[in-house]
Amino acid sequence: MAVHSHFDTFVRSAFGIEPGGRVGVQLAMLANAVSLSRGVAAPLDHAGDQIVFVAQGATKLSAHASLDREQIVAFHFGGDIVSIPSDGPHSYQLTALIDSELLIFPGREFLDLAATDAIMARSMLERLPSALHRCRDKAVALGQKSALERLAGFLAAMTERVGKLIDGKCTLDLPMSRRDIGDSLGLTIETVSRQLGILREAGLIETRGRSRIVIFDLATLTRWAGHLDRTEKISGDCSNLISINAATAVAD
Amino acid sequence: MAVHSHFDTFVRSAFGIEPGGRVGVQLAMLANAVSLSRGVAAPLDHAGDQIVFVAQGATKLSAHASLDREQIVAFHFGGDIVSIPSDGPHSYQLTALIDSELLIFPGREFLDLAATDAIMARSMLERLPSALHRCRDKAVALGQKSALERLAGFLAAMTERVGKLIDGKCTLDLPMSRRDIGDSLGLTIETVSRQLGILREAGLIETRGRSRIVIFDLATLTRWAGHLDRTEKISGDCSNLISINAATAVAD
DNA sequence: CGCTTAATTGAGAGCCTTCAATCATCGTGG
DNA sequence: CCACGATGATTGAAGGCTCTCAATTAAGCG
Repeated sequence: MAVHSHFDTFVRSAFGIEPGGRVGVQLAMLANAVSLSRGVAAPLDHAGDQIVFVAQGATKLSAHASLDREQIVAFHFGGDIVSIPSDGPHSYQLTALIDSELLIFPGREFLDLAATDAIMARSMLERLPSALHRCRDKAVALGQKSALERLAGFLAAMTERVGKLIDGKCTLDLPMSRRDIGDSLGLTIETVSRQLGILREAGLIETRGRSRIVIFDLATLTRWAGHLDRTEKISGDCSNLISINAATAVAD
Repeated sequence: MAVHSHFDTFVRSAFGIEPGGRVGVQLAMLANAVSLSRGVAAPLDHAGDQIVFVAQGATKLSAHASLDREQIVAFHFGGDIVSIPSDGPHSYQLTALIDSELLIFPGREFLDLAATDAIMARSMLERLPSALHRCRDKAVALGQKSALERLAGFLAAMTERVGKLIDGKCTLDLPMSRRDIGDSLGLTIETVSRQLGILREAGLIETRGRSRIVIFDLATLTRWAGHLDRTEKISGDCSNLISINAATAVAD
């Protein structure tokens, strides 16, 4: 059964817990396994917070300030855990960027259970601050940075998440559209396109088709992101990033 | 001793734990009690994440994108717990807005300990998602909203946090300067001042001196914040907000 | 009461958005 | 396999919102 296979990998990979144990069994009772096709929003119970495990695929968590204003708050990939607010001032939804497999949990029950198990609790207490800190870095970008800095930062971050070496070149196959990128950075698609053009003409990147981007100069890209100067730390290539990817299964 | 008095109120009020128990004793060993005067930044160990309990006072958590670009990521008041990132792309610091009392913990050890105690774990698993969701709402504001909407939203949020009834009027005594407000909303002080003027001329608020703001029409203010339409839920006065304040000791 | 600092107000500039048109990409059907 | 159509992306011109720079006013403290 597909439910159990994803569920088992979930409890094992995310928490290092055996599915057959007390916590594993109780978690299984809470889980709602869902397959989402590209572009489809997850069926969420907006009465309370939800916790979602992205077993496979890629998703975006977006908030709607009004019907025509969407802010993407985070992207997620396989192995990530997402905490979704019940609708407060904004309405949130989780949408699949590519076909994805999800496990949806009611937030309160999930956390009640997590608190009773030291391993699971520690894991969540690791992931949630990470998600928070990412969100803060995003807030800094949205509040203080120029369009070019935001896009450079976005590409640098994506390189760490989904960067691959193809033909010896650091390559991104982005699952999200220009609109998604714009909605994530608080920019219009036109501005995203223009800034990409600037990076392209500067020789930092190359775009191939709609979704592929080749990173030529990650060090400069990171410097252009407007971060505090720690450029000596950046390696400059992405040959070692694949190994990092596996380790950073961070919530949000 | 001041250390113990704050510490005791901390473990009791924040977690409902007895200071004398196992967890209480271990927490006490990790705690670093600090008194901060207005304007002073907390002494943080930037080698790792930190968890800070704001026992008393008011603080701002700010990130520096560059030397002259500061983004305030959150404000905190007595009873709040703050999670502070070790410096990644941005350098974070926690600064007292008024004289404040803090308990500073090393993040890893604090969370290690929290995971072993169900009550403490549950408390943190309640607070961290709340902080995350607040940060997301902030990201929506920074990414999608106009200056006027941001300021209206800020005032509405502050009303829930520090709103008091004075002479029968809903009143805010803001501990932060216009610069702080601007740094929090991604705006300049001039823009903050201008938008305040608009709200004033619209009859929604009144400013008295530098720090006092009287809220005349919270319902309209909330509507102007550009949130999705749920105005029927907003009470319109702030007579019941003081009781809410006590209940929402949320991290960040 | 005077001084220092913060806040307000005004004018001009810049960055991003909006509106519009063209081009490219990719899935589909012949 | 190629042509075609639809959608997404790019490029250009004009406008708007916020920022910058500058001057004035107000507030709070000694």
